[in-house]
Amino acid sequence: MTFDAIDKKLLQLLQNDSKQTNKELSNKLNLSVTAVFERIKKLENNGVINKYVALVKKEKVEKSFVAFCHIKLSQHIQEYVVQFEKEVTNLTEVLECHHISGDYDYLLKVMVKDMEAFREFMVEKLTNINHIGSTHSMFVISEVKSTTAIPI
Amino acid sequence: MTFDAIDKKLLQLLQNDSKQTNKELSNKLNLSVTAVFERIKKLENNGVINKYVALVKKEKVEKSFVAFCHIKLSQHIQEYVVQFEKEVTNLTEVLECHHISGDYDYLLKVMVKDMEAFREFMVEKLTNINHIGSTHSMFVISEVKSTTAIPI
DNA sequence: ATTTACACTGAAAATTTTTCCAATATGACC
DNA sequence: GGTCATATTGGAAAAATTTTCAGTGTAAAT
Repeated sequence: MTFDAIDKKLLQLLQNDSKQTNKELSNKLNLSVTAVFERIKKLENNGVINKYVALVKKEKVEKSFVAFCHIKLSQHIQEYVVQFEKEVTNLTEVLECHHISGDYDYLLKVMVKDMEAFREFMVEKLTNINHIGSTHSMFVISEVKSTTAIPI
Repeated sequence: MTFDAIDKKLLQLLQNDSKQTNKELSNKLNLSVTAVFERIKKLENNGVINKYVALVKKEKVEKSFVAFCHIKLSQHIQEYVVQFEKEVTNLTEVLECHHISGDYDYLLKVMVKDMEAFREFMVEKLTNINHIGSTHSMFVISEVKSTTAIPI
């Protein structure tokens, strides 16, 4: 699909606050409520807007400890790759898993309660997955910026 | 605040789909609509739920290229740190910036159109920030998993 | 036993979303 | 430039949802 300037503005607004009413949005966009409604439906139907979610503050739910884990597979056999990706996806502590270029194969974002919980995660879950060659972990000291809003 | 099992379930549901009506939620939780409403309000007022957002599919808005950039500062003077963090926060291409342990000081998640746009971002924006010592970039080959839902 | 605090329910009120229709704009084609 | 087909818009009505409210039940504290 194709976007005009209003669609872009609308996406920016919804990426920052999806609980705004169509009336509020119509004011900000100088449109009628129906026009806003139709534009949003179009963005949803075309898959531009993927889903609507509530973002939870990790400190409030005892998941303040964030780590990034580099992972190298022992061998790059397709069967191993598929199995690793499947198993890592099933771990709820792993919020993100990216297959990346460079010295390691994967970069994971892991969220747990504290260092102790992380140790447990590594020992009992992550390194239990087959075919992992080596890992290297980096711990988040402070979160400088974190947004889900894609620049549009 | 303190959570019971219903609050946890509610947070899980809202982290995956915040557009569900309270009636739908009330069915899944075996509660009245009002009870759901009040629990959600409590979670919002206590800052557990931070915000509600629309998640946009990056492929649909021509931002398919994702990179992680390691950054080392030239010196760790507080003034440099503060200035770097402020300037990097202002870059819309940078969705995340984490101060991390390890060989580098920061890990950035960057989202742009393609490799060409990334080159431009590096040359014209990122390395224009003062006090950067060195950088090391990793490119995302494929996204194995990506969620905003914190395990609760 | 009484009070207090808190979460719950169901119904009513307020607001928002969604539908519907007519009017207007837009773009392709002649 | 004019005409057709298509898409977008605005306003009003209908449908659905959110929000408020009053009353009930439960558990802890006095």
